[in-house]
Amino acid sequence: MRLVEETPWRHRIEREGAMRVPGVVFASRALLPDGSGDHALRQVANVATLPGIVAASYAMPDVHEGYGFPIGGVAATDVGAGGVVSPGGVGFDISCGVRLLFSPDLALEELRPRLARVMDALGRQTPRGPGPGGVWRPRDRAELERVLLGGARYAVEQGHGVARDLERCEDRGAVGGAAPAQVSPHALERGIGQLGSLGSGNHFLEVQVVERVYDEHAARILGLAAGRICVMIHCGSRGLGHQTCADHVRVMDRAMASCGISVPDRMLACAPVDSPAGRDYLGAMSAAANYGRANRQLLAERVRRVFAEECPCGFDLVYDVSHNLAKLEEHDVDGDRRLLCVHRKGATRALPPGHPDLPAPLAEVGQPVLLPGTMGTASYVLVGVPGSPAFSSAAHGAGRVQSRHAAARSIGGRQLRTQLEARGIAVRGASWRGLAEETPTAYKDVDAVVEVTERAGLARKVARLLPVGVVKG
DNA sequence: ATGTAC
Repeated sequence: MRLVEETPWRHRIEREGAMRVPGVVFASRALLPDGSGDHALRQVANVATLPGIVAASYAMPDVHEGYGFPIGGVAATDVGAGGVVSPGGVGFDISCGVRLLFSPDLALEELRPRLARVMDALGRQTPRGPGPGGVWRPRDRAELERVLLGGARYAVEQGHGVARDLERCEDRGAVGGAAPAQVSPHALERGIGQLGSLGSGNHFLEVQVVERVYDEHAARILGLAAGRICVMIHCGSRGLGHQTCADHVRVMDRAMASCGISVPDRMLACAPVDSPAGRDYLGAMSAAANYGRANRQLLAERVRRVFAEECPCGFDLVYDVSHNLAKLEEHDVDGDRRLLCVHRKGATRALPPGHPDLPAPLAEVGQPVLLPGTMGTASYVLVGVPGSPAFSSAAHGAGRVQSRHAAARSIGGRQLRTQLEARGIAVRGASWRGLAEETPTAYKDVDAVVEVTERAGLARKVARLLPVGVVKG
């Protein structure tokens, strides 16, 4: 594999073998995965072999190894030219994403004296960890299917939120084309008892303070101001999304040969978008995505209730965005308008200012990009920029550099909590082991990731947020 | 990511 440094923020993997397009990695040398133990760059090259892929197989600055596709990968296929959709290009946690709430009323100094009580209440009232439990259980199978069709919109219709929330949700709260019938009974069983829960792994709910604003005008439009409190929620579609991915990977793995498709890695199982298996997956994926959207809406409502009880103040939704999804979008390809299936796995959509899919208030500044760091480091709010490469996409987080196993070997959960609390960050975990696996040292430097994101022209900074308290999944 | 396993 030949890697060429095009600029200090962009590397190219030369086309070779079965690759249909080159690989393009938006990373500085320091942020490139180190080939030993991390096969992310090999995965970028593997993705470049997919039928119908256009332009390049892209990787964001936070790229690291994933299942088949790298996490931090973006790949678009031409639907009209036999382009494929691959569940591995979305990931197991379908529509995993980030939601940011902002309180215009609450400054850090007002929260500080009540922080321990607020964190205790958030800890008690946020279902998390593996297994069942959620803030709201659908009455029956039929109501779960309404969640799969309506996403955050259905949650709001049921009284869990306000209409304005939906203006600040990607897709206004629900992805179109959801086909609950393509979600297996097994996936539905797993999902019915987990709606409104964080899950585990890198999922969290964090109380943050706006430490710095880079663009006052954009911050004002997004509804952010320095010194005030935010709550960031990172979670996905739990067992329902996971089961949906597994079900459709299996179907596609079996169907590939009969479609005449061969891929260098079984985990890249795929089918043409315009085929029964492709359509079935996209319908199931959209349904699971709406479960994820409803999940974040319900958790946000729980946050509002906890604050109303413990530290009265209101929270407005800044934005809710997925970073694990495939979308059918129109883009210019070699001067032609084409319908593409854009896979973003651990990558955030980052629409530029003026894009027709943005609600009016946001059209002026571009789509918010929510980029969480780690428990002990900053998170960022960015916005999309004109002329962005990679089909208007940006990084989604800091990006792992250490395996969960290695992270847990490096520090104990109790010790990590003590360290964070000494720095004024309240911690409410789910398990000591899970906490240790998420130690900030297991991740890339989020400030460097954001710097490269901006230099590479993927998005630009609006605000930097610092952690005050974290509820870990 | 995940009732960390078909």
